[in-house]
Amino acid sequence: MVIFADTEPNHFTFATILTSCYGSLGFETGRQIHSIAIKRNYESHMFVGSSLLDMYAKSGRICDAHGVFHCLPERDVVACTAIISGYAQMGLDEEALKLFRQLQIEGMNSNSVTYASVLTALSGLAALNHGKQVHSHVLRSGQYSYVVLLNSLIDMYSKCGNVCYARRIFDSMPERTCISWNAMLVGYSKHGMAREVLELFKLMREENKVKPDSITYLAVLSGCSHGQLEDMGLEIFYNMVNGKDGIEPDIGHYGCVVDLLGRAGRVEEAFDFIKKMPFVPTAAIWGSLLGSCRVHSDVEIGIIVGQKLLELEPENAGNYVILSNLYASAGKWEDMRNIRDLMQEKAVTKEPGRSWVELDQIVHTFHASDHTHPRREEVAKKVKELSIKFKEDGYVPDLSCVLYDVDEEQKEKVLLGHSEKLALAFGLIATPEGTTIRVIKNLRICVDCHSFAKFVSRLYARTVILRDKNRFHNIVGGVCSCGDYW
DNA sequence: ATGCCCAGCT
Repeated sequence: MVIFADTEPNHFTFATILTSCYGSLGFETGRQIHSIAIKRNYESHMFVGSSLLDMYAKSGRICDAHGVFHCLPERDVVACTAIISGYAQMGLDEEALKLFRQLQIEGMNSNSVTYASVLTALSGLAALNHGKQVHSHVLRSGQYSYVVLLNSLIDMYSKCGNVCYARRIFDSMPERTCISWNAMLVGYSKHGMAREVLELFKLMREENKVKPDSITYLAVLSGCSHGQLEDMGLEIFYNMVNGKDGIEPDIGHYGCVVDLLGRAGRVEEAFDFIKKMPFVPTAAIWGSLLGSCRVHSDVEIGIIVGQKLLELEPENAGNYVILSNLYASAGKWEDMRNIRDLMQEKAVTKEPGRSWVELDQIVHTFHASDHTHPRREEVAKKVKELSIKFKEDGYVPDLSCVLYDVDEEQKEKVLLGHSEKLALAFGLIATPEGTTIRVIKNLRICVDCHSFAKFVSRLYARTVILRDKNRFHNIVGGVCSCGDYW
């Protein structure tokens, strides 16, 4: 700001300074510069406009960004890209895609940065068909060998469930950055392909062109965790601790190890590990351990951890539910009732579950007990029909997945309304026999829906690819790639 | 002036 006192800034000065507002100077400074720009009539200059837009987008002020966007006298690639990437970076993937398509119709030119931004949004949506379309645009644009774009494509294909295609792109690259390796490793990790993770990591070190970074290690450790190779994961982690790899583990890597041990049923070891680690454990780390206590029915540690979590994040309803179930399984009914009362008092409702299916470039979204989809009645009828059919074949609804204090019959009704069952049923109705059904869910899938999906795959001979918040479930003939371990 | 990868909990 001092610079402005004695020099006459031009629009380049504004643009340059605005760029550092997100990083070091902060949003308030950015807003002040905006008002100075208005006074000097620089606001409508393309460079200043795009920088302002980006500053607002990166500060999470998407409305302000929109305001600037609409005041621009013309919309060039940079301004369009800045606002699309603003949406994508805030996780507003649907909005980013919508805007991209609209601007395309209006004749926007796209460059490699635009494609990279929209591919990020498509990864989030798991919108494979849109992704393929952008891929073909990229091929026609003449930028198909640009490493940043190829990295985005690897990420998009693997997060859209097509990890083989991601690998094909990876293999075809003339040169790779650390991000290329990381994107591929994360892809394998999310698909539970631990062996491939380790093989690729080995290749990376043998090739020795690119040094692994801290994210590489996160990907490898989480890959071991998802793929049940906990001893390999531990070995890699202790090599980091001993300084063999030149990357010092941060709290994230410690969190991965807690998860690794906990999932493998080594709950007590995980508990000790937390107590000894050189970081103050976060709620997320305790939450991960609590999840393991639930899966492996470790009531004793679970109750200790659950109590800690209630202090750390009293607003999180999930913790109350797990803790009350743990008390119930220990026969401590009064404690259980106390927890339920406390939950009524303090917890806020959790993010609503949502699942979607992409069909002919249209994203069909379902909410729990959906009342909005045009074919909701047909879909609800199908779910009911499926549950009857599956029960004859051994499906037993897992009522412990229901959080409310209601009777059993109602619990089952709630279960059948879960968004992923609706999406699965819709997939069955709306796609030809034998085709793969791809469902994406915004939260983690529950045990009951997981089992339901396995029945769909077996009794209807469908491959079901289900992506939840954390990973992929590739279900063929009633068997899931996660090994029922997630 | 705009861009790629990020564990676990929610």
